[in-house]
Amino acid sequence: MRPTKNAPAPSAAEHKAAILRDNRRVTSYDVALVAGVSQSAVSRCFKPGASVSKDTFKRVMEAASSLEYIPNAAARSLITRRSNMVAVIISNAANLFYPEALSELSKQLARRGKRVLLFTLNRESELDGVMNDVWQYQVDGVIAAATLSEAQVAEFERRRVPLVVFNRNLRGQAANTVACDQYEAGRALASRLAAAGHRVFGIIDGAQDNAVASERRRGVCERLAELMLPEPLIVRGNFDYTSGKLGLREIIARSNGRVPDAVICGTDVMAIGCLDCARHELGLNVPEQLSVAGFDAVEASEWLSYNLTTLRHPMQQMAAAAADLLHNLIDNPGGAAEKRMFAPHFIEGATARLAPLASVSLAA
Amino acid sequence: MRPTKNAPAPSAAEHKAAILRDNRRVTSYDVALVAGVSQSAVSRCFKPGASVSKDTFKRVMEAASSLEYIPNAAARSLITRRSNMVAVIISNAANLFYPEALSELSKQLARRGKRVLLFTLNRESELDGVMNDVWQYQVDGVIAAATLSEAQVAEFERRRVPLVVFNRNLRGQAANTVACDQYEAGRALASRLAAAGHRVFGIIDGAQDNAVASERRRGVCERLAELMLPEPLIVRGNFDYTSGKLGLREIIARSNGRVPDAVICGTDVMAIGCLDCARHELGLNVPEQLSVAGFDAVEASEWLSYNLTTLRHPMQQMAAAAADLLHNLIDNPGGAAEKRMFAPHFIEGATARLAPLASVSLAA
DNA sequence: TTGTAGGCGTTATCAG
DNA sequence: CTGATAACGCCTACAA
Repeated sequence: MRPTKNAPAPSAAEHKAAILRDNRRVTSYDVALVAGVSQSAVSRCFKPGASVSKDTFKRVMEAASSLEYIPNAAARSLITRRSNMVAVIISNAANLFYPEALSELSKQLARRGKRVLLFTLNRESELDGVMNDVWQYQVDGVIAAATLSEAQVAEFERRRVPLVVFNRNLRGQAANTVACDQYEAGRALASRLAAAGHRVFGIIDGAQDNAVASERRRGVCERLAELMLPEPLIVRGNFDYTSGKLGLREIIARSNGRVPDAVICGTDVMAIGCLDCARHELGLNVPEQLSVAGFDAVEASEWLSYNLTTLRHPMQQMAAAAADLLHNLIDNPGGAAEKRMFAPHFIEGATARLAPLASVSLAA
Repeated sequence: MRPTKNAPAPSAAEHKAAILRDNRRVTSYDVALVAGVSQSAVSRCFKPGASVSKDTFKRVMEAASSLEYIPNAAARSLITRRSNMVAVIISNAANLFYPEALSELSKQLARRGKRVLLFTLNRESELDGVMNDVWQYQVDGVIAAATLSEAQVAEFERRRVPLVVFNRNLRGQAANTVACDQYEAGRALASRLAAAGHRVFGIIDGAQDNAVASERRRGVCERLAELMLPEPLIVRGNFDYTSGKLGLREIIARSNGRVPDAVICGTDVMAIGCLDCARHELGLNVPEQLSVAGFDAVEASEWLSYNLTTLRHPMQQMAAAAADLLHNLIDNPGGAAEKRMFAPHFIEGATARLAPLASVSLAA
């Protein structure tokens, strides 16, 4: 089906009819035929900054638009080794809690000419299976909001696929990273609450295998230990509202009915559940009788009904940083791993008592 | 770089080293060379249901795994005309409000062997530009959560790219559709509230060009008109919490300080903003002094602090239906357009008075 | 069952 | 600036 040298250039319309009849796709050869130039000339016209004469360019573009020709990215990527696709690996849970992460990543990457190929995980343990899929698609790079093993990171290196680990700090691993220091966030929150005189703490932890929540818990616990405060009672949650509600009930039940001074929840959504349970089910005054705090500063945490004490996780900045970092890695592979860490920002809110009790300050 | 016929089969290890040195990718030729078979034999081993002998299969798989060979999807798609990618076009706003849509679409499509290539819109008017990108990637189909013009739908047909319009009912257009009847939802809500004796309505509408919100508004308004109730006061919102708060203030201000009987908000998030404003800023009792209702039944609408009167939008079922419909269209193109419409489900909640006032019922 | 050979649609190289 | 020609990595008749 290559254009015959000696045949006259057909009109765009009749050539298009022929293509339709043969059930073919419109290719650069078709455009070349109609425009009366070589196929390579067509190719050059679609490459920014290539050297083509004004006249050729015009004829090619006319032919292309009348045939509705669009270059085939699969064919292009075969030879350029650039697919202009970036894989984003994220758990469904994370996407539900931080939809702005994916939105922002997509927006930032699109700005850099890359599209997001989405790989969602039901559990992080599915990561291995998903990685095998990722390789097939010849993505230019990967942003993974998941906890990778050393072996997994090593495979990225072997395959020379640029990787940015997002929202996870892989301890001791030399992987490019954009994250927020969750451990410090935990410590900061514990410090503030302890300074206000809270002594008996409960923690509603995240799901079992989640690294973000466990870093936060670790930060809280280590800081409390440093301050010689009693060990907090930890119950497991699974990030959702209901587990926040149930978590508070469990903490109280396991404390023989005593309400702790403060409950720290692994995420805002659980904190909101905890708060609603305290106020609406148990009739507790927050923060007078119980302080409740979370992490993330999701939108709902600012709503008037909650006004939650929490730590902001600068998701949008992080997404922008990840897109930027990955983009650099793609253009400029190799080099030492870069870690861009963001500091969490404390939001006072109104669900935790942050000043020492009057009786305590009188002692000064 | 094709394997030389007469050369002895190299060991996997040394061949791999050679590949690494040349900075090439591992191809099926490499596997063939190590396994001592032809390239086509390798190809067949990776095609389910092809005819290969047990022995060949084993040798190929061994060679493949020791070389860490993975087929190149771009090359495959070039010849099979299947990329196993599906484009999902969704506005950032929609993704932020209904993250479960994208999560569920991704999950359902993955189950069918397709991956989501994500195209996010900042405004629906960007659709045209994005479509041009979509064509390049040779996706097998498109799920578009956007309002398409007739010309745009026509282009899908011309290019023979299967299209499912998601969460939009394109009136009078023969496009495959999965949606929830927003107009009916509006009517249903208006009916319930009117039956309970509400007479003075305010509406906080969605953003200007949004079809979902305007269908809802149309449903409400037409039903109120049928019931001979006064025309509602409509103010514009932009879907977020703040615009719900401001919307209520604007309604009251434009009513010379009078609070309406009920405010219907285009989405739950705005309804929550409206509710918080009513309770916490204006000190109104809801639903005694004011009824507030929304649409969607997002997660937060169920939280104890809100317990919103709303209409459930079965997002997950819709996503599953869209994935299913698109998958069928890909395997089986052509045919009449199919519309799968879902009925909204009324959620009573506690923010709207749904029974007639006692004094009114006495009149009977 | 296996190998040969041609093609998918593009970009890159290199003479003219 | 332009046009041949050779890749890119794989699939698929077709012949053996």
